[in-house]
Amino acid sequence: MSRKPSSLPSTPCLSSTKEAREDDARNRLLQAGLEVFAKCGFEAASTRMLASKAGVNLAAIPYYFGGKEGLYHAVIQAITDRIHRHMQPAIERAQALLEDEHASKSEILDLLGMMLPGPIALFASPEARYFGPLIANEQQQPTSAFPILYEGYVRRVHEIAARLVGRYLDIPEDSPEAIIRTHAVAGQMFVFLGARATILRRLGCDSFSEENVRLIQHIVAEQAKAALKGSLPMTHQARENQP
Amino acid sequence: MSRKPSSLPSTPCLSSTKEAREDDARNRLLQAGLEVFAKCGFEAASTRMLASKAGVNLAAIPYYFGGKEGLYHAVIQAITDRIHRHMQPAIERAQALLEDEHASKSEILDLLGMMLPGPIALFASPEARYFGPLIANEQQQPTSAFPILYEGYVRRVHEIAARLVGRYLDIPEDSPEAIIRTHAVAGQMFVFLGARATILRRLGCDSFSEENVRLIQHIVAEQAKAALKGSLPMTHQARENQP
DNA sequence: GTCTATAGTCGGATAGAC
DNA sequence: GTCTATCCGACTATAGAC
Repeated sequence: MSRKPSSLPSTPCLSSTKEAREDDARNRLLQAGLEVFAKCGFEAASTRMLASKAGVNLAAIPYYFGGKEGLYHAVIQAITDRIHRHMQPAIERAQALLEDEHASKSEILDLLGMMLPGPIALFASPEARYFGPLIANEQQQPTSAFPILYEGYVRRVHEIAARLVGRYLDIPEDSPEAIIRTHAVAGQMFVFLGARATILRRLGCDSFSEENVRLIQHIVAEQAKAALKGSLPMTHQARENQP
Repeated sequence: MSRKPSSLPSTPCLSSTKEAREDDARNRLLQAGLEVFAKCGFEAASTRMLASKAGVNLAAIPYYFGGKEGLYHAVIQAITDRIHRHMQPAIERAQALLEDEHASKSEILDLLGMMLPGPIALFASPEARYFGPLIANEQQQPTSAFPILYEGYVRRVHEIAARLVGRYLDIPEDSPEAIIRTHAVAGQMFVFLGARATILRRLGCDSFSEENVRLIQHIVAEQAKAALKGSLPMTHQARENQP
């Protein structure tokens, strides 16, 4: 009763790229780390838990990752890569639009609205069910792994979003106002990740149904656009389709 | 070098009510628990840290609270009481308005807008600088202490807010749509608590200045109202001042 | 009520066989 | 590369003096 991988049922391999396909100890530890660190947090996760969940020997953790912390960093790096890959198309679309001097306000607003359902779908997907706790923990008690997340995708995404907001509202993209407005808008999405326990209890369920996810995507996109549109100076709201 | 309370400088006593005024071991442990659990999380906080930060003996934790977990529960109970007290006036105002059959939509919207700056001020206050991590951790990895928070104020506040949103949008207050819309709106506030590390890095500072807090309060209230107003069916938006 | 001293457990990392 | 066995430090809780 020592060799079985016990319980690694559904979740697909995190790094599904070409080369890293083997079901070896290293990958099994990465997957187990994702689950265990998400469920317990870094401190409460013990190397014994990690090894037994992965179905590998305890000594494999220092061997492959230099220790528990090294495994944690590798897990954070893996989810950062995954999210970055998921966001890249939207980032490129936004960059293209921002280079267009003649983009209309309504085009900018629509693009901002379209940037929200993607992350919601990702974070609600089974593949990503462990991302939330890991990200939220790094927000509250940033560790040495926080820069991996921040430089990996957070900074890029927020800067692009703030540029769009700045363009839409005719304010400098790096002003506190643009940054705060962008954050507030993003908060309409983020709260479903960050206040997960409360919303699920309010909805009376244990996890988000597909129907709930669609509803959240629709409502967040709608309200996000409305929030910014309503923040336009009055004179702009009438002629919103001007560049 | 064993008796000094070492570092309990500024933060005022958590339970400033009449009777509990003594600077005794029990209160010092509560305050230290607030700080240490917030900074490290439950698991990483050791009884040695807690006792030395409080300037009391290690054995005082089992003595007064039955153990580390009991101290944690007491800390969560204390912040729940604090937040509940802070929210009570707004809750009562909302209840009064909801009992008024003739309240206009714009009155309801204004009240919703007014419910947001309060919590923002509280969570940004020095007194409450440790609330965020504790609350966020319970959202991500709810422990046996989560019901203390949820039943203590979260449920009440969210139900009231959802009733206001439902009234404003003419949808049932307990429908998924009302619950999700309410959550998304609240997210514009919550994100400043839950994604603290990111927003501070974007703003280029270590903590929120008073000016930032005022800006956040203004923007969140404005965007929250706009988000809901923009979600009204078109036909309503013209005659918004009708009941 | 507060202390010291210690019991008993579990943590992460390592040594060294295979 | 993978295993077993073990070290050693840190943890929480308790016993019992004062």
